[in-house]
Amino acid sequence: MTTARRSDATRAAILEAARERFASDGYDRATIRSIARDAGIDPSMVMRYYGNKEGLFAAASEIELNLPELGGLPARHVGAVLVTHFLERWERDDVLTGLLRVGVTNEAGAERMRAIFAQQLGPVTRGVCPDPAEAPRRAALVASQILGMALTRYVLRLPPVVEMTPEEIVAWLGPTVQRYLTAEAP
Amino acid sequence: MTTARRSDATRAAILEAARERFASDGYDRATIRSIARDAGIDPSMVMRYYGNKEGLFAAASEIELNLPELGGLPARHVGAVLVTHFLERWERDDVLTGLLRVGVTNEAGAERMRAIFAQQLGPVTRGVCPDPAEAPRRAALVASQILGMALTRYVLRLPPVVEMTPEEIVAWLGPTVQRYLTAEAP
DNA sequence: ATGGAATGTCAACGCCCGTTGGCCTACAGT
DNA sequence: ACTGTAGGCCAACGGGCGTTGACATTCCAT
Repeated sequence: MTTARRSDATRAAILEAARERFASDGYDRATIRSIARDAGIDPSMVMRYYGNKEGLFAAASEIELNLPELGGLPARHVGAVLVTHFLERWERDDVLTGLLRVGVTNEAGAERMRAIFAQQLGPVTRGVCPDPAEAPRRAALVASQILGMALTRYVLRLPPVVEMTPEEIVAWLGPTVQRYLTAEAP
Repeated sequence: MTTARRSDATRAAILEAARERFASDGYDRATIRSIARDAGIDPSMVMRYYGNKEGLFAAASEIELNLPELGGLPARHVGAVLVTHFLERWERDDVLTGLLRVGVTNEAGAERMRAIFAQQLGPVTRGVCPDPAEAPRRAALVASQILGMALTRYVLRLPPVVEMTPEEIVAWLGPTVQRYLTAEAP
């Protein structure tokens, strides 16, 4: 294991400031200078520890969705469970919002987003959909609805979406996700 | 009426170049200089005709969704019709993709997006959903799925979504939109 | 034909960016 | 106690940006 470094606190401060700035400003407007200011250090420290701006973003956008195992629960609940989980994940911190913002304007961000959904959402769907060969497609359909909700609620802030309670969102979106996962292919 | 100006061709060239750049690069990376280069004129002409970068974006993002009237057709087809229409609209040109890109990183873009969906999608839903008072919420749910599809297909380019044919997308998303519009509130 | 407005070019401005390299400072291993 | 090294700051660089104002050209109404 790697031993603790004296600079660990600084590294963490940079990473936290970076996540917030990327989330609220997007890749271009989140400047290294502003991130350094938030972290209370010099911009050159960012370069020293993360190489360059792309490296910083790569480090700041490492994400674990921590999706639940869907295998053990009644098949007709997986939609609601999945929507609930994503909603909580999105409300807890703004890393995912940041990733969404950056994924839209930056190819590295888009690639990161593709990887996360392929590696973390894909496997979970494999166990619950009728034909495993169709798992990627069904996961992508789920992603389209989940990300659309995140986009309209946390980024574009369409008023009717913002005003809905989490319970209402689960009630509306749960059956949709459910159908994308388990229904016969149309 | 305003008479034709000698500079109309230049104005149009600027607008077309701006739409393409905003669509492919987003607001920040779409520079006035690159737009002027594409249009074959000097950057200062952009300032003369559109005031500043924000004015140029406002002019470049005027959009007519041209949504069909849903009142006249069988209630159980409105979902498929709506999805088909949006899909065609999105494939025809990249103005909507551009608006989506800009709406994510730029507050003016987000406001434009909110206005378009409120003014153009809202009224259409009013005629087909059970309780007119719920029309905005149902329109927003529809927007969440439609925009999520656009996001994953045209911006993030999730491979399984890109590979789907328009017919397959309509078959999967049509019932979802249908339910958001016409089903009983859960 | 001519004066003036419309159209367009050119060079420059001030600003902020990512990034670099040099220089102090303070700690840790010996 | 001494020294090497990691941590940190500072000043500067080259470059691209949005924007501006002075100047040249073209066209049209008179």
